[in-house]
Amino acid sequence: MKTALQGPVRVRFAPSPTGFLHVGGARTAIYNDLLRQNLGGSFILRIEDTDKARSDEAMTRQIQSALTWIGVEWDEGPFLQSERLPRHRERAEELLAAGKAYRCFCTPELIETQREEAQRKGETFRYPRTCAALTAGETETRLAGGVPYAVRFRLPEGNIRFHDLLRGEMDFPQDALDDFILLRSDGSPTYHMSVVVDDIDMGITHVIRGDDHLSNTPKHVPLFLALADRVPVFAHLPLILGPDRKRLSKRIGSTSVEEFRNEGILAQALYNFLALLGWAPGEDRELLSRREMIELFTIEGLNASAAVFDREKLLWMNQQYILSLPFAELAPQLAPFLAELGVPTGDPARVEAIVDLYRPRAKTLRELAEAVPSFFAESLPYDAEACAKFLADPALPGYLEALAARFAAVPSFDVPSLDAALRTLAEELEVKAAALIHPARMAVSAATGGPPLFDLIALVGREATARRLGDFVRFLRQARPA
RNA sequence: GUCCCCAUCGUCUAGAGGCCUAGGACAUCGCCCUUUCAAGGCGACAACACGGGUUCGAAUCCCGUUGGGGAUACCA
Repeated sequence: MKTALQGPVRVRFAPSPTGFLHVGGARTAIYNDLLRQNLGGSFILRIEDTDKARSDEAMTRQIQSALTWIGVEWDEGPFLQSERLPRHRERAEELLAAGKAYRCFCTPELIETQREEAQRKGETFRYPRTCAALTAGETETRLAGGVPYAVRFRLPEGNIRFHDLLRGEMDFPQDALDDFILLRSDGSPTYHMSVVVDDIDMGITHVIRGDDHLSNTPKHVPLFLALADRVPVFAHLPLILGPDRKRLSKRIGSTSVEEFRNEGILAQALYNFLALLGWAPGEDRELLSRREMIELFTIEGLNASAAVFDREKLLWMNQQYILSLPFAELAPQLAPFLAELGVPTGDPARVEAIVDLYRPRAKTLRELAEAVPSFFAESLPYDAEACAKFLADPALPGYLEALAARFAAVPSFDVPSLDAALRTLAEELEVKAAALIHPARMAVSAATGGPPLFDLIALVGREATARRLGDFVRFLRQARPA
């Protein structure tokens, strides 16, 4: 039953521009991308902007830039659904002419009353097909009288069956559906009409979309049949859930691609993470490039159950990418964060060295960037509370002055020399190296943790190290309670 | 309410009737490495929702229950 899919395919991603690109949508786009790249064919981007009130042109651009950023490529489009409305109407007229659709003169108010009535009785409301029974003459009279009408699809008899690549054979009882509306009374097509016409005209072979459309598919299937005599292959992806097992919502944190980007998540990491949320490439592999994922991707490998979005794992994966990406690939995505913090651009080699030092210590690009500015700062803010231990030691200022002198005397300001200088002094003073290392770290970086001290000092530089040790000694002498 | 979908560690998952004493990863907790913080290495904890079948044998197949999700618009 599960035959391997053959290419070329024509797939589409069809977001509505009512907000930023959601991670759920991004994942749908990713699976379409993976399938298209794996089998060959075309990825069509279609913006479903027919709800003019909620659609926004800026969002359309946003979505495109988010897709480009994350690494999803489309071959055709973006097509704006709003520009195709006349075509949708035209196809509806054809159905009308063929008797596969009919005019419905019932007012929305009447329908609403009937719906409420049905609800009160605990029944499922289905349009009672009042107008389906209208004679040609009755229809003409109303038309002549200018009575507004909607166009309804005449649902064919029989259960609706279709195959879903993830769920298998689907069978919906006919009475779960009713004669749904194709054209509203203002002549505008409904979503169902638009999607089906567009999918037909664009030659879509595989419809890969969110699970929330599974219940819409029984409407689309007979429409496809009425309009084109041909139905695409469907694959309905499970939804992404929040930690509360509810639909991923804003309360939990970031939900849009844009937000993750601003937090400092790498595009590669987000693509990788989202692709693995519901798909396993096999052999317990988790860190894969887009190339590798394309190679290994199969629709059969997709999971049918909903997945909870695990922020911690995303952060871990992001760190793995930060750790392993060549600097040349990291730099462009890191640059905006550095710029935001006012890091000078004059010495890229030094920035690279600093970044390399902090890679294993940052989960996001933002954290990574935040480590950089202090290397360029004139002076550092020392916190008395964090330095309580150092303040309590009356001998320390003297030691640090001695250390500064040793560092100043080092011929070459590099890690081995600095290391030797400090350890020699510690021996002479008969203290543990750690007794000098910790305060020196505080002096030079205003932090209790961080990269190995000598790497740190070498990058801070001879001049700034001397200055900071001096500053810190002064701070200790001033802040110490008398 | 009705229709539909889903169900393995806390989370993402491997698992296509015997390979399962249920594997990997994140998280958590130990230990190692270490000047600190990370990273890394090693280890521990931890799951087949429940009940019936089918079968010599079931995490895997069937039915039911429960739980979760989705759909029920002249929204998309």
